[in-house]
Amino acid sequence: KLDKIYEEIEKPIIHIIKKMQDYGILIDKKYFENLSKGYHKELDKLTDKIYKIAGLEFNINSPKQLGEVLFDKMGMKSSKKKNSNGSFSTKVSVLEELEENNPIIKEILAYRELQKLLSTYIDVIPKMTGEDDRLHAKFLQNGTTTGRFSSQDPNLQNLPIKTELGKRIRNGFIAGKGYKLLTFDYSQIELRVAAMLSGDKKMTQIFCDGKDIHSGVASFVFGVPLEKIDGEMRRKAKVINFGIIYGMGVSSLRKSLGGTREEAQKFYDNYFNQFSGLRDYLEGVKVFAMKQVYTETLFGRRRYFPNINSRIPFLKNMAERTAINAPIQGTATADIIKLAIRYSEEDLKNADLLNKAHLVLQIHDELVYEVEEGFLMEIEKVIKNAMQTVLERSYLHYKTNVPLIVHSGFGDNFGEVK
DNA sequence: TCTCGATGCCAC
DNA sequence: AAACGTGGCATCGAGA
Ligand SMILES: Nc1nc2c(ncn2[C@H]2C[C@H](O)[C@@H](COP(=O)(O)OP(=O)(O)OP(=O)(O)O)O2)c(=O)[nH]1
Ligand SMILES: [Mn+2]
Ligand SMILES: [Mn+2]
Repeated sequence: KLDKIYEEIEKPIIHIIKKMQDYGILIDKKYFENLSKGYHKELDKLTDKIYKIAGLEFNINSPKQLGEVLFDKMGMKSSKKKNSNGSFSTKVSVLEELEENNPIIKEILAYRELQKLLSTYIDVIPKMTGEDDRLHAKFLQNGTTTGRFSSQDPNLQNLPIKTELGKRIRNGFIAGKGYKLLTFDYSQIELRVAAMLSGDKKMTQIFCDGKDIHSGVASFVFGVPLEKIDGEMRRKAKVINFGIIYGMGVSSLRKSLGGTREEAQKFYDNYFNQFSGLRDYLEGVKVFAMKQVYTETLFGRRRYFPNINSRIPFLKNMAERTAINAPIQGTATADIIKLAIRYSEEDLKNADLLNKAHLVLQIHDELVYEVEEGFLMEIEKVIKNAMQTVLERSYLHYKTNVPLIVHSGFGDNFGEVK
């Protein structure tokens, strides 16, 4: 089995990944320079404001100093301290509770966002391009315990998208003249895999009907009709869906839901009552893991859990959560996407399109190509088809009622793909 | 200049 | 507070 995974899934894409890195992705350096100027100016203004309100200058980047200023000098009270070193937590979720308390909080949150964007992306990425203005980041085929890729130097799998200020960074990733960026992302991929592996009747039916669980949960949680679900609401629903499946506690769920503890408990119970097949499957995976000390993906990719029978509750519980996550995450964003990379390449080659489509990014369940404009539609069709048919084409000839759906988009830059 | 753990936050 | 999972990376502060 492991031999098959190597021969059929990993080995055939080694050269494709190498090609992707060598080809790189085109960067609009001028755009980044301008963005940097504007954001730095705003950051300086925020710095002054914060010093003024605090009545003293300090290093805002130091959580230790910030905590002392807010909670000692300014006398704000936070619910919790950190246990070990006794200093205050200053993370966003804590600060947000104090937002109405003092105007400094709003400025600190804005400062944090800009500082993050500038120091991690805007002031780093243009410096790392080659003479061709292309960025040749690394994609590690065995970068994770579940079989996912990782990316580094820089990491191109975590480019901002949630906030407007962050999303603008994606506009600096562009297609060359006469080319477009063409993107493909699997719809609700790990939910679909969860439905397949568990055989849950209701969840399978939802996907057969072409429905969207992320949006459905968002609609329920925010009490608005499906048509009025925006990206932010859907993203929050994602956290809830995957959180529940992978062992989130009720306290944490309550934070995501925004209601009372009782409501959260009810939501949780109701969720697994609706998807009882999923619940039973997850319990079964735990039992399997305790006996075998490993779990495996649809294709037999294994991960071992030495702590699964530990008497230390924290370690055992953590092992259980990782044990139920690995088969689903591994099937979706390792087995499936890697086969998709392989078959897409094969089909492009057979259609004589390989010199007109270049893989430039892999983002877990998403592939981004730079393609010659004139062949856009043709290429889109080939790749989407390859991605959606990987399971039946694979050596497993896997048949399932759960369809794999891919959403595609294209544009002149990564921020404006539609 | 480097390492390290802690803190914090970006994405999927 | 915490105990959805998988990652990478900037910064601080202590220590070489
Ligand atoms: N455990 C966990 N997994 C996540 C989370 N966010 C994303 N993932 C995993 C599961 C997703 O299916 C997979 C791909 O992420 P996407 O952003 O593409 O979401 P998804 O495919 O579910 O929905 P989509 O229809 O593409 O918007 O990555 C998360 O917050 N927790
Ligand atoms: Mn997706
Ligand atoms: Mn995705």
